[in-house]
Amino acid sequence: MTLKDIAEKAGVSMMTVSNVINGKHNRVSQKTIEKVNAIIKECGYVPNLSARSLTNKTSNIIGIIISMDNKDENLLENPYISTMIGTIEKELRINGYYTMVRSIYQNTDVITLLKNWNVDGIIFLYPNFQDTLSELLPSLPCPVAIFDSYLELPNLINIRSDDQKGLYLATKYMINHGHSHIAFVADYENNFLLTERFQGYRQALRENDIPFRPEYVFSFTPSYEGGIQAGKQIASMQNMITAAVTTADICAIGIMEGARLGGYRVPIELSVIGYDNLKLCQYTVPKLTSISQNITQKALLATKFLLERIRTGSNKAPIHVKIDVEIVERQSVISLF
Amino acid sequence: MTLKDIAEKAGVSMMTVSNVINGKHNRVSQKTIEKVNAIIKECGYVPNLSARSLTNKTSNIIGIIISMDNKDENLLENPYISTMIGTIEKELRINGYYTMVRSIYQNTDVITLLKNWNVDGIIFLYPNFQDTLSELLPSLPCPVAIFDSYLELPNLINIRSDDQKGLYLATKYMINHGHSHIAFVADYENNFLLTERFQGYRQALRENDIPFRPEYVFSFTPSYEGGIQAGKQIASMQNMITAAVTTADICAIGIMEGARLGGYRVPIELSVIGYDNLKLCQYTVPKLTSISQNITQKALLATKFLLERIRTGSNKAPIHVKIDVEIVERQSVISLF
DNA sequence: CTGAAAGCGCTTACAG
DNA sequence: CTGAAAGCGCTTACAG
Repeated sequence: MTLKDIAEKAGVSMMTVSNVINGKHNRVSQKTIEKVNAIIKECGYVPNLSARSLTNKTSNIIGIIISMDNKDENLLENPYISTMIGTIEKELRINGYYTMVRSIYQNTDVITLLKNWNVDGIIFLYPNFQDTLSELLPSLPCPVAIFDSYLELPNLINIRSDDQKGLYLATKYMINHGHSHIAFVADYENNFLLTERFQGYRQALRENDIPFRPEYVFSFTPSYEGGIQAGKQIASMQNMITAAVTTADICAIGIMEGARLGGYRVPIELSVIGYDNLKLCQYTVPKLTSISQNITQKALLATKFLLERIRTGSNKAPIHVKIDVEIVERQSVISLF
Repeated sequence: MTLKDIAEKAGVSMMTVSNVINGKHNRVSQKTIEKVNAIIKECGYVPNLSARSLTNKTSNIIGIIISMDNKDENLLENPYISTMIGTIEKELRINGYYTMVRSIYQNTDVITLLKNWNVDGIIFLYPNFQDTLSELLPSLPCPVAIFDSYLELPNLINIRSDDQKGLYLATKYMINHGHSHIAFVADYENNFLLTERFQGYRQALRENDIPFRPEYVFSFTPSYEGGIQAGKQIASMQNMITAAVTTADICAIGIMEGARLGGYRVPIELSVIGYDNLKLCQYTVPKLTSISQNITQKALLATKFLLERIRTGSNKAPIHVKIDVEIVERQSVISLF
């Protein structure tokens, strides 16, 4: 069933059918519109979007790009990533776009995908290749959105949350509950995002006249395993440290586990705050207090800005949005007062 | 940069370039192949897949369909779903296919997607519409894979795991640890999948001469909230029940929480086994013993069978694969001996 | 081994 | 308000 078939049935030209479908109603009489629509409905006609894409040089396909480090990784197991994708897909669909998900190993793969399908826009998730992205970007002919990047590039939609404030809030919360020996867990060096969060930790200490102690920084990857190591090490320090902040919920959970393995009771002897406020937080014992970065809003904003750019064709100024964060209180912090 | 451009640069016809690209090497001389490939590489030429799709009436696009109950749901927050998608995307990419993710509210939306893009195959995730799927299926012109379905339809690739065995193993494990008052938590009625699992529970009881007690069945949705309700109710029964099995990890976690809220210590007073063996299981206290259904293998098999069907064009006999399950021991079950 | 022609299903100017 | 023509970038027979 094609345009041509519909046109023949309706006794009009293909053009007229096309105009009806594309809502160019000023070019067709009301009577014809109704007749054509009836036939379309009757036949269950659906336009072939490959053909449309071929003429329009646009596809209504948005590529969600997941960059990977190693070939065996499944990044969709990461709840942060998958929640994003779910939200983006929904928003795209509502706006008449299609979602192509693609994992890549090198930046140039993106160009291939773009050319292959005339992709209208790209959303990068988990951009491991941020350093090389600055070279790639000028050659991309479509709008691009990215998250949590500190790249200052033209033509880039960048949605991140207030990372410094996030750890500031966490650390401040500990201080307000009487803690002054507060560990920071994350290997923040050489990572803009984590460094920003580290600065929030420093800021809270500074504002409250608590000296910064380098030995309270535990430079492990903010993963479950990294958290366990940090937790064990903290426990081995004989009650010096009473609280720990970190940059990922999963790491906070690891810290609690590591501290327990080291003989601590949690949260009695060690208070912990996570980051991301994943659903996970409510399933742990104690339930994890965490910094919420409103992942849904992040995904939504990126999508909206991207579609706006596609529609208007304006593609120049960088868009940088910083989303507010907040602390979600649960049970993993104890007051020392 | 199109086929035509490449052809002109190489001084051959478009056809020849096409043959080189599509590996029809018996139709082109080695010398021409090399020349054309060099130019393709030099120009960074990538074929336009919309055009190819238009002529071939095939797209190399596979649709991953996520059906939803209500409009505000984000099914990708479900780790079972998102892990599947990640695995499928990877396998498709390796085989030269593209992944289009699409959530739908009614089965007929699938047909639209199919026609829109000449989708080569469909994978249904979380098929809420199983009942209406039997009507839909005959009208789908491409191979279809689905999970956990009990539909016996021709033309359907159905991957599920041994659900009965899953709950049989869980219940047996409880029995082997000295439990005989074992609760089953899930509203299994009118749900083939859950009923199958319920049968496994019954089977284990029967084989061990433990009487089945209807009052040990807690007919709540196997969600976190449902689990909490079941846990509370179990705790209110004054130590009658010493163990609980269920059909989802998240529900098991809820049961532990509910039992605690009801004054129980877990696992001392109540042993619990989950289902799915999500990563989550290792983050709870106690770490959750669970039935593993090898989600990755499920996703992989569905993809492989689907691609095989697409390639061979054979599209008749239903494929039913039942994947084995196993129990993964952690700390949520205590021995009464 | 190579090529000219026709066609996939649509849309965009351009004419009337 | 309506339509005939050309073209998007590719592939499939068909000829040579």
